[in-house]
Amino acid sequence: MLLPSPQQLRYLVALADHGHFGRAAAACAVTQSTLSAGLIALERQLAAGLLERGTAVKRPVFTPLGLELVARARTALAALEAVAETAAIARDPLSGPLRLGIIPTISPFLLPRLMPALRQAYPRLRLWLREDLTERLVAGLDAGKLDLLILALPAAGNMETLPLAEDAFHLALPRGHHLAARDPVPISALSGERLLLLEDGHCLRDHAEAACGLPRNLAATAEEGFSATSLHTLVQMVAGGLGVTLLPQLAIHGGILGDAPVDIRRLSGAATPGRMLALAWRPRSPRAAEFAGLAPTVAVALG
Amino acid sequence: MLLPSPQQLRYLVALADHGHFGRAAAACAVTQSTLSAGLIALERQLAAGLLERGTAVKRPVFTPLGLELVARARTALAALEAVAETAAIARDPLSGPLRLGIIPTISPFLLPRLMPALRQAYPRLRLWLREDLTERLVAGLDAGKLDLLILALPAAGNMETLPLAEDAFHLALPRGHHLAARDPVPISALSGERLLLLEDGHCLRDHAEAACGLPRNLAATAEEGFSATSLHTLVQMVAGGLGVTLLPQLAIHGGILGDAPVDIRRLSGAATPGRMLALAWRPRSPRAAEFAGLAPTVAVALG
DNA sequence: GAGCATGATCGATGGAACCGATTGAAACCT
DNA sequence: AGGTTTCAATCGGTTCCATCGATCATGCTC
Repeated sequence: MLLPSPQQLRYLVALADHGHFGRAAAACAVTQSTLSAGLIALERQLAAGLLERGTAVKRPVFTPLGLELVARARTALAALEAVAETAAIARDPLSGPLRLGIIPTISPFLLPRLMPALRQAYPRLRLWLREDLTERLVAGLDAGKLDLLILALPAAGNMETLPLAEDAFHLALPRGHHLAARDPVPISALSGERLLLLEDGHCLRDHAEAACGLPRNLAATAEEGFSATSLHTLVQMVAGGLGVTLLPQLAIHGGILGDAPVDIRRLSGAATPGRMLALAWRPRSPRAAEFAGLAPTVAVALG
Repeated sequence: MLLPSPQQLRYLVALADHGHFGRAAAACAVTQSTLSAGLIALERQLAAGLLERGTAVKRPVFTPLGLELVARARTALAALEAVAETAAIARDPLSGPLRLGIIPTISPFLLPRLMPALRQAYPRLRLWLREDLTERLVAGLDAGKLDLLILALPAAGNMETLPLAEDAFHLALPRGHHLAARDPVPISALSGERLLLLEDGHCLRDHAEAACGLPRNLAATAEEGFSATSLHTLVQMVAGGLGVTLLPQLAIHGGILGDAPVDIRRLSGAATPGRMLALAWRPRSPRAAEFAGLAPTVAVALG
C-alpha cells in the first residue's frame, strides 16, 4: 500500500488547525505554494476530495472525508512522534520539558518538598506546572497539553495510573467540639454533624462523601450558595465553628492548620477512609517508563 | 520534532520480520545497500543504537531500544495505512478483500444463505472465510489477520460489536421424552436431566450454561472424556437417548434436525435464554462504517 | 586457506520537495 | 462600477536525498 508522506499529513492538519493556507504554511515553515501543492498531491495520491474546491470563499472547507482524514492524520503523526520520542527518551531520560498537572488539594502540600528534590535529582528536567481540577487535568492529558498528572484515585479517565501512597482522611473539629473526646471517631458519629466540604468539582469532595457513605453531592455546604474553594478556607470555616470537615493527612502534615483553633482526630469505619495518590499518564505513552521512574522521588516528597 | 520517514520504519520492521538484510530488502523492493543505508540513517537521526553492530554474526541482533522502536514503528505504519485505507474505502466501499471469521455454531447455518446474498449485493467484495472458536477469532482480529467477525455475545476481547439478532435457545429431547409433554419447559425442570453440551472452548457451551444458571464448565458430557465437537453430532447423541441439550434457534431453523427423532420445546425462565449474534471489528477500524453497512444483509440471512 | 554469505561503503543519478514569482478569482471598499 | 485586497493555484528553476550498482570488509564453513 502506498503510504501518504508525513509532511503532507502535516500540511493537512495544519490547514485544519489554522483554516488558512498562508498561516498553515507558515506554521509548517514552508511557503504557501508548497503547502498548496502538497495538499493537491495528497488528494491526487489518495484519489479523494479533501477540500471543497471552486466554491472557495473565505476559509477552506473540508469535505466529510477530509475531516475524517484530518483526525486519522493526527493519530498517525502522533504515532510517528512516539517513535522519535521513544528514542529521544532512551538517549536522555528525565530531561527536557515535562508538563505536570496537579490537583489543588495536593499541590500546595507537595510542591514545596517535591520541586527541590526534583531539581536536585534531575537537574535537566524542565518542569511546567498546572494546577486544576481532576476533570480538566484529564482533559488536558488527553489533548496532549499535559504529560503527567498527580491526582487522587479513584478518578475517571483514559489513562494509566501508578499508585504512590495512601492519604488517609482525618476529622477536623472546632476546638472544644464534643466529638474531640473520642479518638478514633467512628464515621457513623458524623451523621449528626454539619459536614463542610469543598465546592463541587473537587475530587476530594467526592472521595470524602464516599468515605462517609453519603450519596454524591449531598453533603452540606456552609450556607446555600456558598462553599469552600480551598482547603485553607475550609479550615478557617471549621475554626469559626461553622461545622466539621475531613482533611487529608497530606494537608495536615503540610501544616495547613497553622494556629487555627482546630482539633484533629482519627477516623474509624468499615474501610480506612482516605484516597490513593497516584501518577497518571496517557496509555502507551513513550515516556511511561520514565514517569514510573519519578515515582520514588514523588513518594518521598509525599512524606 | 523531526519525524522518521515511513520508508525507514518499513525497513526496520521488515528487518525484524525477516531477520536478514537481504531478504528484508527484497520484501521492501529495494536493494540491500539501500536498506542498510536507510537503517544507518535512521539510527543517526534518532541518535540511538538499534542494532548490535560489530558482533554481527549470523542474524541481525536488535538492542532493547531497537525492539521497542520496532513495535512503535509497526503502530505508526498501521496508522499511516489507516489514512490511506480510509480514503480508499470512501472511494469504493464494500469492495476488495474482506477476511471474515465465523464461529462453528453459526457458520453452517448462516453461510449458505449469506454468501449468495453478499455476492449479489456487493459483487466486488472478495470474501475470505475462517471458521474457528471465538477465542482464536478474536486473537486473529487483534493480530490483523481477520477484518470482521460474526460471533455470539457476550464475548471477551478488545473489539467493537454490533448486535444483529437474538438467537433463542430451545430444548432438544429424544422422541418420547417425558418433558416433551410440556411447552414451554421451565429451565428449572432441567435440573434432573443429563444435559449434553459441546466440548469446552465453544462459546455456545458457556452461553448455555449461563442460561441454565449453571456454574461454568459443570454440565455433563455424554461420557467421561467424550464430548460433542459439533452441533450435528450433538443432535445425533440426543437422538440416541444419551441426554438432552439446548439448540440455538438458528441451527434448528437451518435444518440441523433432519430426520433425527428429536423433539424441540420452547424454554421459559427468568430471562429468555439465548445469545446475541453480532458483528465485531477492531476498535477504530477505518472500515467500521463499511462493516456496519453489512449488518442488514447479515441480519436478513439470519432469518 | 579457499570459498561463501552477509552487511557496510562509495560514486553517480533521477526524482521529489521546495522556493519565489506570477496568475486568476472572489470579496471588499469607496 | 471600478479599484483594491485577499487568497489559493500554478509555473519554472534549484537543491537535496533516496536509491542503485558495484565494491569492500568481515567472519564462518569446509
